[in-house]
Amino acid sequence: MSQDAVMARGRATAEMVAQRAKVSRVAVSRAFNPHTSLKSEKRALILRIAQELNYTPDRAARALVSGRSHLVGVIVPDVCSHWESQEIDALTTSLQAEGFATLLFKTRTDYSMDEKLLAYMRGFNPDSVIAFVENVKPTTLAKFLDRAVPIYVHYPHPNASDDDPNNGPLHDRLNVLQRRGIEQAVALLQGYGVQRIAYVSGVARSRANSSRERMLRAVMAERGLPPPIIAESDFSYDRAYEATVDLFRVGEGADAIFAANDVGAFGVIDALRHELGMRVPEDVKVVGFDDIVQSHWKSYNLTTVRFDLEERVRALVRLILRRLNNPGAPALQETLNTRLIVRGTVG
Amino acid sequence: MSQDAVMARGRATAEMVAQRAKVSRVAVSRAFNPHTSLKSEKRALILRIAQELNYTPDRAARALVSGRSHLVGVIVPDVCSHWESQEIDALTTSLQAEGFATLLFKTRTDYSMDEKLLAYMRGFNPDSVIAFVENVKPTTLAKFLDRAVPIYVHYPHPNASDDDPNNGPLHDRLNVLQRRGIEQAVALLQGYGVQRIAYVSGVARSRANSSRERMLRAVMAERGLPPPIIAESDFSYDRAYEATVDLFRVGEGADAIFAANDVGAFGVIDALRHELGMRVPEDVKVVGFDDIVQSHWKSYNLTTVRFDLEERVRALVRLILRRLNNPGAPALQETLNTRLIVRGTVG
DNA sequence: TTAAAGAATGAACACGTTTTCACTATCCGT
DNA sequence: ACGGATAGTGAAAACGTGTTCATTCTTTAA
Repeated sequence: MSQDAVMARGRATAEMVAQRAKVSRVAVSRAFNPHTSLKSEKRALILRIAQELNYTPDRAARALVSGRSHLVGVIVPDVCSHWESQEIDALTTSLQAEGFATLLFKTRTDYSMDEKLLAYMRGFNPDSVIAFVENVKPTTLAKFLDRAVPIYVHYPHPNASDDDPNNGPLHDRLNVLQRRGIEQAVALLQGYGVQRIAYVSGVARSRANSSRERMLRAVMAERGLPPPIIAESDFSYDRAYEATVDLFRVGEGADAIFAANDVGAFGVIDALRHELGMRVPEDVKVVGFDDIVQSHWKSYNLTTVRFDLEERVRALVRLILRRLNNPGAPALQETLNTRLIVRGTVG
Repeated sequence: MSQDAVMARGRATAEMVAQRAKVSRVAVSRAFNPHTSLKSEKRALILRIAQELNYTPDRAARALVSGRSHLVGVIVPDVCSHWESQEIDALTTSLQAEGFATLLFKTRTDYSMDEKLLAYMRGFNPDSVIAFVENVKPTTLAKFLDRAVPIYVHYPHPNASDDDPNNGPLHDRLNVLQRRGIEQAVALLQGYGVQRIAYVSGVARSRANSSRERMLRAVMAERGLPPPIIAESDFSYDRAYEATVDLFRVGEGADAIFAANDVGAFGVIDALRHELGMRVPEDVKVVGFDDIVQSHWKSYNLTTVRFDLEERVRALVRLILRRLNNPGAPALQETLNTRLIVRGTVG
């Protein structure tokens, strides 16, 4: 006859727990927030009853008053790109461990900024945002992120000395040092007497792509090699495949091919073997970027510049947490290095 | 001197917009909710001022009173599995178009239910939940989902007639009819005179795996073939690779291999070609499940049973929306068929 | 034993919305 | 011109939590 109050709206509230435990509602709130003073027996009792009633604090209500949603927005152009999906996987794991949840959004595939999406996302009030977006002015971005502080992925210029302690960065940033991995790769290729190196690019406008091309160019020049032949692509398997076919059918060909990412390198390899009838690595050597999980698969067994994903994600999460815990701190930074993973596509 | 009120907490509120537009705060709320009565000029004015102030309704506050968070929780064991990542991609796109956001969580890789994670997720109050979790009793699941209604992915039993209009299902469900695709595949193999067929399995406990194995067994029996040789695996490339090597080194081998999913089929192919020195399809024929994007890559060029992902996701989203708009409706269902995509690994 | 310090506690407020309700202005058909 | 319906409006209540503040209880130091 007496409808249990728990059923009122489908969920137990702090009030119901308090009633059952014969304490105030505030005590229930405190029981769930570790750094508050509450008699330990009372806390235990409340937590036990909460479990009985299957109670969990409502995060929407909590966010409303505390200003912390514990949501991290992630904006990706394409979830199923191998690299992105692996990044999202690692990110979700790390964030979950810290009590945050990943809020996923999809944007245009050209890495341009989508103002409408940002406005939409803003409504969910994420504490922080990780956006795979390029060529956005800090002021434009800041307009859409009120509390959140942007983190830039920074690729130092080839000629810049890596440590410049005089003046810190203007924004929080993650420095990715690509020199080491690329130097190791070029040195390896030179050891095999390679002369003509081609670069199958990523999306032209993206900084990840242009910084790689620039660094490759610089390293090759330092080692006395002619500039790379550029074959335009967009990080995808299909475009890399076509670009490679064109490179040999229309263009001048090459002894070795750098791809802007591993998936692109797969397209390069398949075009060489299955369309052009060439052998890898005997006729043409191939090097990729990223070292995604698929790169060790036997059909490709790719030699590639590792851009350690787990380490990258850990660094990102560190940056986010430090900034969240100390909003006023001066600009933070983390640094990530690269190195060559030698497998079977050079040799 | 007069600090703009907008800066108070970093975000504009409905109150500020109302003040500036010289209307009540309620009018602002109405301006953002289409199905409310508000003079159209007033609505236009409010929306214009809202844009000026960069105002968006706070979804946490909205969720608190309306009981709709517009969040859909997605629980996955592994984001970077190809199939899952493609499903998440399509899901995010569909949900975004309907005004929902994807809340991503990672669980254990054995497809078992993680009560702690469910309790954690519950705090975010998702309107619906899509969980890649198996072997959970409805009552157990319901305990953790107050408003949300679970959707079951249902694989009809081989001997069940597909349409049984007498009694509807007990829960909302998505019926996946695997018979057609599997029959087409087995027929194709029989046409090439194949005798011994092996099945490289997925995670043993998962329904996706056991239903495929059961259906394959039934179809083969109907067609007068001996039961398949079972090689145990777990949907992963590496385990499928090992299982295939064992099948030929330790076991009796096979003329054709069914893999429980495409990624597994890649492992099978690579083991055959690069470890066992056999030719595909000349020596051994291979068939996969899913038809993920990578299956058309030239190194694999896989013949596979398509389990249309985009269609599947559209059906899922339809189910979610229908249930959300009509909580009291009797159990809903959608149906999805499969078909064989013929490429180069059978022939 | 006493004063001071600290821990434990609950009432009231704050967060930013939507919803309900009562009220007024406007429209329609006779 | 009149009654009744309908669109438009704002005050107040509700949603479920964290935080502030004043009060009471307990411990510590002399």
